[in-house]
Amino acid sequence: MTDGVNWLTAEEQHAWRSFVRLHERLIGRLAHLLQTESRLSATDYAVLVNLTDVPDGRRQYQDLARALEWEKSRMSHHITRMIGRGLVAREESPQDGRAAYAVITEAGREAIAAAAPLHVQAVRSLFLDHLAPAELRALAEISVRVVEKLDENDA
Amino acid sequence: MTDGVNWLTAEEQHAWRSFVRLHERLIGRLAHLLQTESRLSATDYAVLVNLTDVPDGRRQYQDLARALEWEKSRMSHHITRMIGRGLVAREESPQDGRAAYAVITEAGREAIAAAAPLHVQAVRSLFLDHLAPAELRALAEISVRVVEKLDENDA
DNA sequence: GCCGGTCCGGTGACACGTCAACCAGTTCAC
DNA sequence: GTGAACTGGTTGACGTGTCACCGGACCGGC
Repeated sequence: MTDGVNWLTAEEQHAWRSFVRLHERLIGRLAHLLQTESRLSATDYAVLVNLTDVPDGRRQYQDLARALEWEKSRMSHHITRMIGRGLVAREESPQDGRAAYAVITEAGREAIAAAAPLHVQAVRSLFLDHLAPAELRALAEISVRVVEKLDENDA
Repeated sequence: MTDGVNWLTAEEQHAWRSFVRLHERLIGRLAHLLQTESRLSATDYAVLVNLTDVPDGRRQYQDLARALEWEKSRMSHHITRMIGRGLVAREESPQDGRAAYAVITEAGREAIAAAAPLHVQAVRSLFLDHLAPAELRALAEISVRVVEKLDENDA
């Protein structure tokens, strides 16, 4: 465990750990806020956003899964739970016997309408407000670049 | 849903989403690598690192929990699972009848010795290698600053 | 038509984290 | 000392994500 490995320097380790910690804290806080204030999990929120983005509030499971980069199984489980909470409904396709659609319900629309301002406000006050515009741009650039590398890497 | 809320600009939204996506992907990849190559979850790894940091490989639950910023309940559950996998053992304290200690086992030492080089290499090739030194410093600085703000915020 | 491959989604088992409640040991005021 | 408050850890229920596997629907060549 001591030879031939290019261990992280103190600086690298510090940067890496801080970065990971930031994300954990931030996401944790946001999720907790959303949950307690709006009875929505972060994932519920993400699904509902994707449904309200489209005029009739209806999207195929697989389409949603691609947009959120989720596995189909995860989507199936999660939509099932959201149906239980009354946030969405399930519809089948007359064209393709395999396809399933998720449609946002009235309750779903109300939930996201209530949650969205809180969420945006939290993203601002917990994160964006503490970054200078140049930092934000740099961060976006870095994020995009690294994600691209990750994509190349598994292709 | 359209009035009085300071919605995110396209730039802000892009930065925020890219940032979140980066983390999800990165952490997901690392966890998956660790799991398939070393039979360790990312959390197992974190616990074992904290145990090998100390000379006799023994630390009190609560001590570990503070170091990792975990809830005590999470620590209890997770150590229980790690005991099942033979990575650590549980010991009680003669001094304090409430205290419990986790001690790394030989199998635990072997597991982390095998995993650590892979993990470090992955952090490099998936993340650090794509950042210029100045970017890394900037990222660390931002991370530390925002985490501090989060801390202030819940105090 | 039919048959193999692919696609869409569902299912069950499991690992994980959180929450709330709980219990036993310790501490401290009095 | 005794009782109340606190501390360290455990437990069970629940929501969640992953994995491996299944089953039905579609599509291509023949």
